[in-house]
Amino acid sequence: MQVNHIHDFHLNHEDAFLNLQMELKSQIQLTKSITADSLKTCAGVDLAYWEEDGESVGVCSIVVLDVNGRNIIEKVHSVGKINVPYVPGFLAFRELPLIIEAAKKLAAEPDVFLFDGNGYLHHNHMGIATHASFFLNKPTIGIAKTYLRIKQTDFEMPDDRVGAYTDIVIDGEVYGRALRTRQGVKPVFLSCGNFIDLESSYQIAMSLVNQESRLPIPVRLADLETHALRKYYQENKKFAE
DNA sequence: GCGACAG
DNA sequence: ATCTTGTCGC
Repeated sequence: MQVNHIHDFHLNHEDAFLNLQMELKSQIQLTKSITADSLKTCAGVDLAYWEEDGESVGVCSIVVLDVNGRNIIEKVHSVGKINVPYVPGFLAFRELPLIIEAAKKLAAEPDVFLFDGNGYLHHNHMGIATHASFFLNKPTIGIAKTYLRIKQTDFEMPDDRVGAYTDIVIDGEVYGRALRTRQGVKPVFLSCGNFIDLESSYQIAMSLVNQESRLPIPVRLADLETHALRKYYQENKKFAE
């Protein structure tokens, strides 16, 4: 059932999706337009899923945080049916519709968006963080919890010290970093989304980690929020379409 | 047939 | 991502 669905997806959309990725890839700008110092507000983006009446439903949460005060400035979310299956390398096509819908509701204009997933660390340098930047028109950063192996290149485990990292170099190019955000905890995989450079992404990500998670606070809060929202919608059994 | 596989 | 109990540690 699910397998056939994914097969149909491949037949009908993968070529078109690849073409779009290559088109956008040529517009990536890893320039230093923002640094940890100039950062005022940042947003975390994440999604959660569940089944309702035999269909996949998802909820996207965007949490905007005041970096200095560590306070939540704004929270928005979107809910809707999910039609695109998850296919490694094409996560953005599955999650972007709800992300864009939620972003439209934002009153604040975050200086940077942090994503649960890769950015430049991707087969075509077009992970969800990078892809989303073209719709948000803001700097983005990718933070993945597990490693996406590209061209059979494994990552080198960083030292077990907070802030320690190893660059992920593929064919002589730095795609991202295996980053130890907390001691004694598995590393996360950091990469530029767009409109930002890796060093700034690193500084910003590290400045947003506390004792509660290996993930930067904005992403962690968005993650918690999606779970709370899912619980709410499942209990009330209906969401606005 | 087997392994890979962001979320 | 999601399905799930207990369990180790700050």
